[in-house]
Amino acid sequence: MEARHLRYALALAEHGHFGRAARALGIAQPPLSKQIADLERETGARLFDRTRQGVLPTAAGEAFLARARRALAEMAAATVDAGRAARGETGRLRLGFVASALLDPLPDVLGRFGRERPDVRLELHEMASGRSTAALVAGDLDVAVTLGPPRGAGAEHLVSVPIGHDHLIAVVGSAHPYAGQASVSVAQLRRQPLVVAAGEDEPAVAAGLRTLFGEDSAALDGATAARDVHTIIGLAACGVGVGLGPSRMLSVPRPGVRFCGVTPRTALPDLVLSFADRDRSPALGAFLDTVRGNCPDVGAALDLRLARG
Amino acid sequence: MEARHLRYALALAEHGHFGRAARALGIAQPPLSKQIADLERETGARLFDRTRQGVLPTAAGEAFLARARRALAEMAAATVDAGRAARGETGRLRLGFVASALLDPLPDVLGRFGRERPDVRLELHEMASGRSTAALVAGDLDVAVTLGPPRGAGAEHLVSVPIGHDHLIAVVGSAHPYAGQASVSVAQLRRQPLVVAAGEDEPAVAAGLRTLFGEDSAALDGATAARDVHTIIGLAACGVGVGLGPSRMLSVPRPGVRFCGVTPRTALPDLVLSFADRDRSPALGAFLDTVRGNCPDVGAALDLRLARG
DNA sequence: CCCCTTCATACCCACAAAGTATCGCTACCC
DNA sequence: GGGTAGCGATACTTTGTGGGTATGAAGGGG
Repeated sequence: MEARHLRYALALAEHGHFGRAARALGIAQPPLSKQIADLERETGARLFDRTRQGVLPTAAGEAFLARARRALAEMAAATVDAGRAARGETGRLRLGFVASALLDPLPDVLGRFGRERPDVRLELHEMASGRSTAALVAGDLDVAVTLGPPRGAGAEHLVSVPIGHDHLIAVVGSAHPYAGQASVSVAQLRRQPLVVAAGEDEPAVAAGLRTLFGEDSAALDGATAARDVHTIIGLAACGVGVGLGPSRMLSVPRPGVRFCGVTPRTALPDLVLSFADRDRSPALGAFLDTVRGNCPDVGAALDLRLARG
Repeated sequence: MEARHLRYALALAEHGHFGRAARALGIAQPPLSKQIADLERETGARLFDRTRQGVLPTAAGEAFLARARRALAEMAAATVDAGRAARGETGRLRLGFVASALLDPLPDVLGRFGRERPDVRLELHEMASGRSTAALVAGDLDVAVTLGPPRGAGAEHLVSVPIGHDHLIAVVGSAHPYAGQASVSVAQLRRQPLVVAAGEDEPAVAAGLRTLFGEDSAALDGATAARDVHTIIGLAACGVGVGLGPSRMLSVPRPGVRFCGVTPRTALPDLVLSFADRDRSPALGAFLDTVRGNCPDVGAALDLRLARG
């Protein structure tokens, strides 16, 4: 049985007349008669009663037509759905990101994307940079925001573009002696208990800290390790110590803490957006479009990377 | 787009390989490639990624395949449903009947039919014989049980067969003087208030009563008119009068009343089953089969009538 | 009673689906 | 690194069938 048979049967039922149904279908009457006859032979049931007053579906015909309508509706929807999926209007986007990205670029981008593509299901997974990279390579994520460019096995097949610069700043409780200082020096930091990001989770940040303190990491050995920036800020607010973290902490207005610069100024790894260029899903394409629209400079860098690859 | 395209796309997705999918479909590989290419051109979206590791559906392909599966399932169900409807296993049967038929032949037949054809929706309409006949002719009923053969416009196109004989009996309250008599005479009836079926609703019964009482219908003029047998029995039980009705009243064991014969014995019109022979629905055919199985003599008469027509 | 309407049948043609042969590409493997 | 095997795409041929035209059969209406 072919879709043609369904279309013909529906037209015949609608017009109640072989001749008129055939004209509506753009074919002659005899082919329509033959197709309907073939259909009735295949189903093994008479589907239409040919009376003088017109052609009426039998009970079997009514049952058949109800299914036929649904079948054709599904077929039409198949094309529509495929188109929407291909344009990235539906589908899902699995995004892995480091917690600090949630402070600055992600709220804008995700808000915009949610408005532009309301039917794309966003799956957000906060995770350390290394896990994001591995998940991208394994195909468990579509796109990731990491600290520093992706490293490790398979990372060479990923496309990545920086989406934010960063440097180290300090955060202290309002009552802390350093509160109110524009910046604190390394010497000052050495005299205080520190709160920093856990080294094994974010080696790139750990590297920045080592750059700041030099090879003498005694100050870092005694530091309290926190899993993410929110914890660092929270611990600093409690007076546990001087928190050290990325400058994008500044975008979290939080009572009870003060931020100060750190001298010398110490660059941290860029926030980097990356994805697997092979089997790029339409939803990912739409997401990249949104990123382009949100920050034109990132878009330009992206185009450059894609053109090179 | 034809069903073939859906079948091919599903086979390709299942096997992940043009050659193997084509073999499973019983065609060569190039035609499959062409049909898939045609489908992708028609939907305007790439549906499959051809990689070395195999052929995998894209996001658009997944969306398409989900719809395709449902469409093909509907098409398969269309054939199945049509067959079931044609065999009278599904559908509906609209039955009109006089109330007295509910006493004797209908409970058996309907019970059996409900067990044999659980998926046929029974629509039962208690109505007077004349209305049943008109509804049959108008196509608003599939089958009817009436008192006497159908009369009136269009009745000649109906097929009918008697399914039960009947004669007049009397019903009185347990305390009534006649209670306990095996039968009552016309003379006895003339001395009592009577309860009879309303004449205009069932003219055939009224004719039987006139036969019993002769042309002197004075006794009937004063009688209480009831719409159905249940009302006659109920009124007799209350002592309103002597009820006169069909002998099938005997099959309703009811406390508080006694039944007696009437002399002379007066035949009532037969219970008659009738239906329109033209556009006989499969459900009606199944119903007639049930009737045949339930009462072989009625079945034989039915076959005779249908063979003649 | 003839004619008109309507669907079915007979026959033909043309197109497209399927078959055959071959090419291009990639990955793999000696 | 070149030969080779596997896979999908392309080119061309064949064939089945969907559709067109002509006509027949049957029933109803003027």
